[in-house]
Amino acid sequence: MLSPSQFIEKHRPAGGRRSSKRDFIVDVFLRQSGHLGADELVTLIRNEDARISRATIYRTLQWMVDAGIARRVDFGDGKYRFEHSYRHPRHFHLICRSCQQSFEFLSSDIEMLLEEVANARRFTPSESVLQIYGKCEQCQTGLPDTTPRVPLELVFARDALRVAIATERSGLAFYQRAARLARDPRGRRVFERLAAEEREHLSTLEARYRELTEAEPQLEAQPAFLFFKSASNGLFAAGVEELSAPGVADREALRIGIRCERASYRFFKQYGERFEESEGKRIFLEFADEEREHFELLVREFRALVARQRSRKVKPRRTTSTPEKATTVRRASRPRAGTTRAGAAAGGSRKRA
Amino acid sequence: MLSPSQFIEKHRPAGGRRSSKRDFIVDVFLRQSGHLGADELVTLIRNEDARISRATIYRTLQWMVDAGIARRVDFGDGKYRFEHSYRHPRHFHLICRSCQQSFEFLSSDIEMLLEEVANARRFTPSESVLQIYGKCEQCQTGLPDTTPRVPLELVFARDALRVAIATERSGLAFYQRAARLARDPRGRRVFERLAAEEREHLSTLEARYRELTEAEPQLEAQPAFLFFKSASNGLFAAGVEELSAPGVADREALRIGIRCERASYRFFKQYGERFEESEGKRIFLEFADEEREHFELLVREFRALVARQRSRKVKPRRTTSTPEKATTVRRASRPRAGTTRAGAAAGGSRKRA
DNA sequence: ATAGATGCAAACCCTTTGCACATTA
DNA sequence: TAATGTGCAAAGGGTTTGCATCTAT
Repeated sequence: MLSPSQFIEKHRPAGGRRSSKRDFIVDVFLRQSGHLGADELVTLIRNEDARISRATIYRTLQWMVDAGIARRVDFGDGKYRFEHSYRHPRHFHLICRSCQQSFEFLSSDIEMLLEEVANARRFTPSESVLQIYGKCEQCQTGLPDTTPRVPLELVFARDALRVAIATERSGLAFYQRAARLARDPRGRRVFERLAAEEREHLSTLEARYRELTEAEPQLEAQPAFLFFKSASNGLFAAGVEELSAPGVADREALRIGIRCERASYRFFKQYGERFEESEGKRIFLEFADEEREHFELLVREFRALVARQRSRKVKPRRTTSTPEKATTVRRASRPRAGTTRAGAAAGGSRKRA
Repeated sequence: MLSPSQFIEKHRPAGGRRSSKRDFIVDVFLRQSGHLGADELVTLIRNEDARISRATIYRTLQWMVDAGIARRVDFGDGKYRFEHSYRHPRHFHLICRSCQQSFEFLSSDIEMLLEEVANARRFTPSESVLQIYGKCEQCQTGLPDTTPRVPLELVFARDALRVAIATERSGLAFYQRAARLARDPRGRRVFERLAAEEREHLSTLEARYRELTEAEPQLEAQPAFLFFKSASNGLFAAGVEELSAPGVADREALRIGIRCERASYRFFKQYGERFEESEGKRIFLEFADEEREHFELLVREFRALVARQRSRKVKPRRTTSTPEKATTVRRASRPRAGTTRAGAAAGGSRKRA
């Protein structure tokens, strides 16, 4: 993972020349955690015993924004704040109007809805600003903030792991059920193999999660940064439900699996690519890779199954399929099959809160 | 509905004195449709052949904001814009970075998610700012804007009607199915009565919609203002699905209906109260009233049913229920009755969730 | 040697304000 | 007449810029 100086080098635009003053400003700036106004940065620089003119600070801030090292945010109080992007993905803000403190969050669900709105207007979005103004807990209750400050970078990694784990869990449930429902022995083996993989990967992720939280005991108490609600419910949850519909043969199960893996892959890939270099980004991209592999495996299996079924039709042998109806299983685990089927027909839209 | 001058009078704070200049500024301002910077308002005033100082314009803008006549919005370009609230509910913005035009929308789904985020942080929100920056369709394609401008107020009313109609439709579907499933004759009559009411109200709403769109032919082509996705899917849609579960007796159906009506009532009431005086507000509040009445009716029926069932247990008469099994109906529409019947027998009469 | 970085102070932009004068109740 | 509203010009704040002076390549 990139160190702060590697981060700067990666972003340094070609053609300019180095300058010790600029380097110093950037260094001081990167050491800060929250949002800084230009003036506050000037003060910090002065405290660190350097005499750099205000104009240079402003110019360097602009330079950092252009380079992608910093982002300029507008809290609506007539002056700009700056936050660095080192290990910080782009996010939204909660802003306390009484103490001016700000809190960061990111919601994939909201971003999805924003995309829909933009699409409906045929608007090509480039950036979204979302700020919730109000009163923070401390200013509301008058009590001091007892929660210890943990670098956002760790909370981000924690939440990335949580999302991955939730997805992994729902994936495991999916393949377990699919294996149980499978009629074709080869199909069953595929599902079992994937279930085993998910199980193993899940324990890896959980170990990583434990490691992270044990290294920083305060971490679990931190409020969430990622509000990835739909993903946290498990991207395979809908698929698991669909499996329970009547008449879901191996072929259909594969199809559902393919759809879920693709959706999952895309989701983790999209965010992983968008995030700044960080542990969170790595978790997302690694997970996306896993999902892509599963996706590809399923596609291969699907093709093989189709080929097998076709050849069987041409020169029919003994029927290997339907020795026991899926219905049996269904009745045992899930009595109301009617709804599910109606829901499945409607597509993925039936998410019940 | 309030006229512009009534609107001003309603908001005029007590204790101040009238002034012809201020009145004139407010009048000019209210005649505008979009967002104005202070300077643009000065220009407008000058064009209307009045010489009013810039300071007065600024002071009047502040006065309007304090009075609730105007809202100040910050598009992040270093100057404030103002929009009046006459028949315009608070909303979010899409802002084109190349032509500076802005488009308005409101999403209840996003607002719901925002509330969840704030809750998770124990943050007390007072206002949310949401802006999507990017390129509008015209600036993207280079084509001129052919869509005729229709006052937002009408689009707002149209969308309010659409949301109400969608809810009404899903409500109708709910009561129709509930009536079909009902075993108790009195329960069935209640559901039938409510279905009839919904049908009637639905046609009223549809007539109102037709009236609106016929008066302004361009209205239907306008992009949406309200993105009330979950409501537009029908607030009873989940209820309809739940009805199909096995073992849903009259009592449970009533319970589901009560839950849906209450949710619907709250939803329309909440937004209706929040909206500025307008046709859209009226539609929401009237609809909320309807839902409240249904809610109360269902609660009464539920209580009566419980009482009836209790007294029947004490002194058992001939069974008035199950002259024909609900299963019959269900089997007709849905082939797999085996599960359903078993479920109905088991859960129907005794289990209460 | 020369493009690029810095310092200083002035300019900028939008907005607010102090004070004398005008209006309204 | 006494409290409010208005005009003018000046001040305010955060930010940008022109220009002379450095400094890194």
